[in-house]
Amino acid sequence: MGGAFDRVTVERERLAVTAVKLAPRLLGAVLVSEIGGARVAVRLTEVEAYEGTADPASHGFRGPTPRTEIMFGPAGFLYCYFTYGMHWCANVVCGVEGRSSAVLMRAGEIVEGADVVAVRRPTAKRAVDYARGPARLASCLALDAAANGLDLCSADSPVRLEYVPSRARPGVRSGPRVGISVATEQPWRFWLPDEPTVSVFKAGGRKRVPPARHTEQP
DNA sequence: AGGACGATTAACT
DNA sequence: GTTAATCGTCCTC
Repeated sequence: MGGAFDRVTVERERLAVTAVKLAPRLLGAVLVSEIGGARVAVRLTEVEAYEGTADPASHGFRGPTPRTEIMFGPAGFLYCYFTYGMHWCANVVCGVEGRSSAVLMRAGEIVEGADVVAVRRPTAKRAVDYARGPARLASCLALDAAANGLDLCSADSPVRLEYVPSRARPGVRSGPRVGISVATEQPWRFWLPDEPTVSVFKAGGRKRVPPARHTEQP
């Protein structure tokens, strides 16, 4: 049907805005995963904007690489990356092609498939901790290398983004991003107030190491 | 070719 | 509060 194509186009257009614009709009939206033979859905409560080539904290800042290639394409695709030798995190690619803007999904509430999530995240003590943190959220939805580049707008896709509004709801909070060591002055972390799934802010992130670059003088 | 460093988490004291 | 785990990526030599 032509209608299905039109709907995908509309959804993708909706995501083709800057990360700072899209990030607060994604709060309350639902990400559905049917990876691994199970259906799990998370309602997003915390996200961060990364403005690609304009943002020193973005993986896309220094231009495309094999890892970040998907970020430089059109909006509405999933960017998954591996970090700290053990975790996966997931982003919604947004903005215009070539700029590599993306929104990191940091936390959410599991609204479907909690039984499956309990198996995927056996160390969680409470349900609010299931998707509290970006690597935990990715783990809940089984997002890893195989999910990188999947289309979030197509009804046929195993991972879909649903209920994204045109405007951010009132009351959205913002503050510095977590875990970065550059561009820390930008308040590009967004979250919903009074949500127990939102992670506590760890000030400053990783400690700044003194300049390791050292040239010996004769 | 070598090494520093993570958009983190869990398990410690 | 601190720190180990653990490896792909990217920068430097």
